[in-house]
This record gives sequence, structure tokens and C-alpha cells, in this order.
Amino acid sequence: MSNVVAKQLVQPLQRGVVAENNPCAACQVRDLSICGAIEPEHLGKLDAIVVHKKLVPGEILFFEGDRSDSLYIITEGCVRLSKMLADGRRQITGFLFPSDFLGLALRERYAYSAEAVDPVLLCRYPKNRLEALLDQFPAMERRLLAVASNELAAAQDQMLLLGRKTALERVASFLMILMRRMQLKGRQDTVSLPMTRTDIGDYLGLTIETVSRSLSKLKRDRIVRFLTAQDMQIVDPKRLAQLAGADDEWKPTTTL
Amino acid sequence: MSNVVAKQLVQPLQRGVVAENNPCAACQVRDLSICGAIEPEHLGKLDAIVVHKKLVPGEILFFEGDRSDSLYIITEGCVRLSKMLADGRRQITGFLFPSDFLGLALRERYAYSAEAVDPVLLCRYPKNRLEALLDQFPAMERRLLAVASNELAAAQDQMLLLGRKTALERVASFLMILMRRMQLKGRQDTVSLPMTRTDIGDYLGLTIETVSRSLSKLKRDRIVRFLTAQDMQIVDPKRLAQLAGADDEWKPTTTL
DNA sequence: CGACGGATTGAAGCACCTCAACGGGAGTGG
DNA sequence: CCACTCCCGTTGAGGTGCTTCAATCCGTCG
Repeated sequence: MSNVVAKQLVQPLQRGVVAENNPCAACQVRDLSICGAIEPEHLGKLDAIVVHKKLVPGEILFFEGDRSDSLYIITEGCVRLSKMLADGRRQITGFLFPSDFLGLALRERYAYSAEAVDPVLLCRYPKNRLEALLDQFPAMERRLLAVASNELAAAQDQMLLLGRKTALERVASFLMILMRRMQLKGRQDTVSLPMTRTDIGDYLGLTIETVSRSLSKLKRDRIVRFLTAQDMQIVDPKRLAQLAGADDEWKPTTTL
Repeated sequence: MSNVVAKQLVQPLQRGVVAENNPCAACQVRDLSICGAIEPEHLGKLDAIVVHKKLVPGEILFFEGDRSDSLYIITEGCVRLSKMLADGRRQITGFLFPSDFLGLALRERYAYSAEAVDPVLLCRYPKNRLEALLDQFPAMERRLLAVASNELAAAQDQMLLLGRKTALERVASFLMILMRRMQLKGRQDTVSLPMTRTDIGDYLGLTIETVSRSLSKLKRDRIVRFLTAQDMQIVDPKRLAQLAGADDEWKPTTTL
């Protein structure tokens, strides 16, 4: 038991140390992110302005409405973006994973809150200094535009989900999205859900009960299998895709 | 009666002629759109690659899944963007108005369909030639990024609406969005709805009946007043904003 | 072991959907 | 000019999918 605890707590710390001591050149997610647009010989300029940051689960990176002075890239963990109504109703607009970009608001203030779902490591760039870099490296700006374009497409998928899909279709779509993200990093048919059911519900526009019931139905129908409450195995990806409303023949990877 | 017909058909034609004969320098919406990033003396380069296009109501500009070879800027009218599920359920992801940009997908294929709501005029730019221009005019690319960032913020607002707002709140929010758009071009308290109730329903994730009932309630409560079925007057903007869930103190104009 | 937070399951309620009838403006044909 | 049709919007009545409320279960931690 103490082993498990040690693993959970120490491992992120170790990686944090790695991240703090190593320059961008050693970064695992660089190729996947916008930093990949910078030639290796110029990476020092990125190193010069980056600050590494660590978040514990639940920690808030920034609030909706905060002045936006920084941009972030996630190198480890999962971050949720959310918006709230006055009475507390919450909508999660996205879950971010390593290599994802964050804080694209080139506006005055963030339009959403960002919180750590699990232990998170990220690179922080002061907005004005990164903008200066953008002027030097047009390829990076082009890449930023591509990222924005991708996120826009993902947002439109999500609107279709929220506006027109049933509860079961939403949950199936959610698992498909997660699956595709995980495929990028190894595992084929297993998906881990670092976020709570509440988070999933707030992402899908459902209550936790409905999420739970939908997951149970998928389990009952032998489409998925639970290893733990957070780790599942996709037994029948084809049927899952059908349930999700396979609206993505022509789409490569969505950013979630 | 023939006068009315003449007005409807001839007026757009006349403007079309204007648009075809006049270069970008004379464009009414240039300052509002990404073209505004190009210095007046270089506008000829834009003129050189632009093709003007006219759409009749209901006409399809492109389909979800079509190869994306063009980008567009709307100069007149209203365009709806939509995505569909296999069984025909539709989600409208946005309504576009003059000065709005369209086709941002820097990807292989359009992720949504675009159709004219009413008579539409637009400027069409071949994708590769516009990209060449972007290389020459970094300010234009920066502006494109700003546009994308705005649309992303609008998309997130829409997710909150679709995931967590009630029918009445959705309709109120919709009117607020339209109102803000109209304010940019003169009128203060009147809003015109060029789209059908079906379109509105598919935008808000509701049925036409629910849209109609919500509008009737707003009417009964003296918050709005109908001039015709398409033109309404916002009698009590404050209460409308409250109903919409005034989640936008810190936000300037959203792109819809 | 007991307590706590998150997840599951069941039962009842409600907001929105479905189905259906009706109304009104625009176009058509006599 | 009127009768007719068609489409769109409105309104009502009943149905349902998801929510709400509540009880229970389960893994984790003190």
C-alpha cells in the first residue's frame, strides 16, 4: 500500500525535477506542441522565458475573468477548462493533456477557468515575451493558428454533442475522444478517466447519475469493461464508435 | 406588390455589381475584417486574388467533408454553419454576418456545411494564394489568430449555453448575441431574425415549438415586442440580459 | 474500525419533446 | 380581386428522457 502512495506522490515530483533542470531540447512533448516549430538551435530562446510550474489535483491555474498574462503548455497530467453561471451551474469546455496549449485568449482576460484534474506539470510563458518570439518565428505563429483551428473544430463537435446527442451517445463520444488521445501515447484499447463523474457530467451536459447509468449500460452491453472505477477497457470499439454517431470519417485527431 | 418583389431581387443585385466593380479599398466591411490588416497601398494584392460570389437563400456554399480550397469573407447577408448526424439531427454551430470570416479550417476538409440564410454576398479567396499573402503580411496572420481566438471564445459560450442553460435562457442569450451584432451596425434596440425558427432551434439545441414558446413568454412578459415575425424590438434589455445569465461582464463583443 | 467522498442504483418529477390542430402571410391561379 | 395552397409559426395535450431526490455501496484514509 505504501508503495502505491509512494508511486503516486514521488513520481510526479521526480519528473518535476527533470522538467526544471532540463531545457526544452529534452522535452518529451515538444514535437507535438507549438514549440516543435522552433529549430533546435533556437530553443534557447524558449528556455530563456519559460517557467516550469507544478499543480496539485484541484489546484487552480487561473479563473475566468483573470487578466491573461501567461500562456501554458502542459507536459504532464490533465487540466480542465470550465465556465460557470451565476448560480453555480458549470460547463467544462475541454480537458487538456500533455502537449496541449492553454491560454490562447489573446484578449485581455481569460474566458474560462483552468484547474488541475490530477498532478500537473506545465511550462509557463509570459504573454508579451512569447508574442515577441512569435514575431521572430512565423512558423510558430502558423502552428498556433493550426492549433486554434483544431480546437475550433473540436468545439464544433462538442456543440453537436451538447445540442443534439442523447446521453448514451454523449458518453460514447467522450470515450471515443479519450481513446483517440490515448492512442497517441501508446495504449490501444484502454482508457483512463482521471476526472470524476462530476467532471464528466459537466463536460457532457449531464448529471453524474446519468453518466453513471450510461457507463453501466455500456458495461452491461459488453462494449466496455471496468478495471477500476477510473480505468476501463474498450471491448468493442466498433460498436462504441457507432453509438457515438461516427461523424468523423474525414477527421484526423481531435484535440478534445 | 411588384415593388416589393423588385426591392428584394434588385437591391442585392445592385450591391453585387458594386462589389464586383469596386476594389477592396471601397469595401464597407474591410476595417472590421482581416483585410483591415493590410495597408491601403497593398490592397491591390487582395483584389488580385479575390472572386466575388452571390448566394440565393438556401444555397449551399460548401458541405461538411468537402475539400477546403477557399476562404470567404461575408460582405452582405447571413450564413449558417451546421453539422449533421447520420440520422439527420442537425446542429447549427454559428450564424455569420458581414465582415465575418469563413473557412478557417486550415485542414484538408471543411468540418461543417455553410449555407445562405438570406441573399448573401461574399469574397472568395483561394486558400493557397491567401496563404501566400499571409506570409507577406504577418499582421494579417496575427489578425486571423485573433479572429480564431474570438470564435473559440464564442464557441465556449455556446457550449455553456447548450450544456447548462434552460430553454428560456438559451433564447434570451440568442437575442442578446444578435442584439450585440446589430449594435455594431447602427440600430440599438431592434433585432431582425433572418433565419427560420427551425434554424434557431438547431442553433440552440431546441425544437421549434420550444423556441416559439420561449419567444411567446418573452413577449408576454413585455421583454420583447414583435414588429413582424422576423423583426423584434427589445423592450427591456436589462431583464433580457439577466435571463440570458449575464455571464459577460468582462467580454467585449462575441462573434456569435 | 469508522468516516468520508465518489460512484452506483432506484423511484418520482419535470422540462422539454412529440404529435396534432390551428392560424396567418405570401405566392398562384382563376 | 378572391379562393386556394403552401409554408412557417403558434398553441395545446400528452409522452419521455433526463434530472432530482434518496438510499446504498465501495475504496481510501485517518
